[in-house]
Amino acid sequence: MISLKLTSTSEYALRAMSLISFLPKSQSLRAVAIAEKTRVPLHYLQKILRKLVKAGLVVSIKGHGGGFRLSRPPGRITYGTILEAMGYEKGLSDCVFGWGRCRESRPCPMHGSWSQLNRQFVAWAEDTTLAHILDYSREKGIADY
Amino acid sequence: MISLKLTSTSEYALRAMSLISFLPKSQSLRAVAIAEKTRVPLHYLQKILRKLVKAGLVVSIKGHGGGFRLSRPPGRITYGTILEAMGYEKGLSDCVFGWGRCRESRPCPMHGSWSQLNRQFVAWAEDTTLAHILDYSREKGIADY
DNA sequence: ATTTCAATGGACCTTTATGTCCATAATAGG
DNA sequence: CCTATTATGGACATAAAGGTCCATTGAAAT
Repeated sequence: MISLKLTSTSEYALRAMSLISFLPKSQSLRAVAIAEKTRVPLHYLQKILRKLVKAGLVVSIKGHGGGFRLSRPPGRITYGTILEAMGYEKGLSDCVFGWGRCRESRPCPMHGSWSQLNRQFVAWAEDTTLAHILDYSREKGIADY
Repeated sequence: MISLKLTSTSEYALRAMSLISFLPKSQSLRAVAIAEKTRVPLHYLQKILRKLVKAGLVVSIKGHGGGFRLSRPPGRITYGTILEAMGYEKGLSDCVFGWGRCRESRPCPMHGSWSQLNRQFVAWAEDTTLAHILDYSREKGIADY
């Protein structure tokens, strides 16, 4: 059975951000704890967290009692922002055929089917936020990831 | 702007199959010609074509006047089949969190949003065939890729 | 039959993604 | 002011994806 697959890095980032979004206001979580809960390799997770910090999605606190927390309310962090922080936009062609100009006016043979799927992906990435996870979890009785 | 991205290999395969599907019945096209038209690196394309042959999606004819043609009508070749021939199902988890058991009954925090997107992808892969490309192209006045 | 053409298979290389490690820097708490 | 603690940065290692090359095989045309 075929299924959509993101890069490991992106998946890891989504997992980590999900977990962090469950934290009570102004509480932080250490990288080690995040790695354990999300089952992401610790040392690699550290790299990912650094990217998230650089992208301004999470804030890091050093020293005793430190860790990571969201930089802004979960409702203002979209999946797309997280993917972008992982460098997801690399292949910026929105045309499978690699045509520089692939528009409604001069479409490639796959334009119709592809752009339809792509629109759904973009909508998912831009409209869904971490708040969605919290709402969904509350609804389903999932307390803390 | 974020956009959905397949692996290069998969994109190349889709391009090649599209082009081949434009061929008149029982006519074939050489790898070199396919490479030129699709702008896929020749030697890499050859590898991809071999996979497509092995998967039974195209038929190869050796020697003078040889090349590649579809093994069955375009309406019976889905995008999903092509992706699978490229080994796309590798990461067979349909759960971003990597949960072995991620079902409606015991969902991960992202299950709601993710499975919705995934369903759209699966529908695209399984319901769209190469015939769609031909119909679309005829409609748009694209004659031959 | 011979020649020429085109796919095949596999070896090999390069780049990117993934993953590991550790020495350093910063900070909170005692 | 120490000290334990935690993030940071970069070096390094391994795996996977992407890409190249060519000697071999099979078939078609003359």
